[in-house]
Amino acid sequence: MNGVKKERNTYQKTLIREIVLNSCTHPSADAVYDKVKENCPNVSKATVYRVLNDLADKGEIFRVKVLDGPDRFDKTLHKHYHVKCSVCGKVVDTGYACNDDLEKIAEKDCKFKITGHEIIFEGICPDCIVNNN
Amino acid sequence: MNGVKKERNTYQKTLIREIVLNSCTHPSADAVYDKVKENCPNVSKATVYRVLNDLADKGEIFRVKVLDGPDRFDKTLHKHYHVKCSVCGKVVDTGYACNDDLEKIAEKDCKFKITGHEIIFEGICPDCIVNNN
DNA sequence: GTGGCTGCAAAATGTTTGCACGGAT
DNA sequence: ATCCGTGCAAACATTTTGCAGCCAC
Repeated sequence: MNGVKKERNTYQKTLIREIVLNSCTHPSADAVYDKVKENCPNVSKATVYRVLNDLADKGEIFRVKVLDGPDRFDKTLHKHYHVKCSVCGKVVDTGYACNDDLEKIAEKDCKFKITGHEIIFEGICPDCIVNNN
Repeated sequence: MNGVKKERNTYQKTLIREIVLNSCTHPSADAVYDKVKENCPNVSKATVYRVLNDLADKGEIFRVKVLDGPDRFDKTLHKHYHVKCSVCGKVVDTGYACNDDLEKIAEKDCKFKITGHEIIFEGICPDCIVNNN
């Protein structure tokens, strides 16, 4: 009647939330899907995408966009930047806290009203350096 | 015999190169495709992608990856950053010259060997501000 | 004439959507 | 009994690839 949908707590939704919140990595939707299947073999990938999108929209989890490959999902709440390993594709946090001054610098000579920014670093992770890949 | 392929100059290749090099915008492969069709109605999108990739690999043009939507292609040679309009999707250069110090900062607390970075700004372009979109 | 380049279609990749049914409330 | 969320398949968007024929050299 009032147009507000009442959300339901399903097993799938609970599983997906827990998997992301207990993850130290930044899993892709596909990686989450594989984990959900361990406890709920009939899940559909569509459900994983739908739930991840809902959680990200509500701000419970954070969507990390990388330039190549699928989006990742992250439990970390504060804004920070990521490095992607160009060998194995792993995505990891950097020690660089978000710097909003960059937006002021970028606005010079550019008539946009800048509302946000993202930095994606590329590199080689410790494992891949050791393995000489 | 020597394994080096001799490149051929086709009409399609010439058109595609000229379109990107004469473009002030940062056209997507699809936008280039539409322009090529004006002079060569039978082109295949596959050809456009193949030629754009070849040109980017050879360094004649530059591939601009944005977080949402298709890659753009750019004639500018020196490294710089881009803003994407969140309303109309337009991609434009910022007045921010490339800052490689960011990579040193990011390496703190992160054991990656950092080899590159990209910044993508998001904002609203002058046209969309005026149109109050 | 050779073989690199093309056009076409199909595949690959990542994600969204339409729909009927089943389950949480 | 509602009606939201699910599973399935199909659609979608972007890009790549296999292949037979064509055309620049």
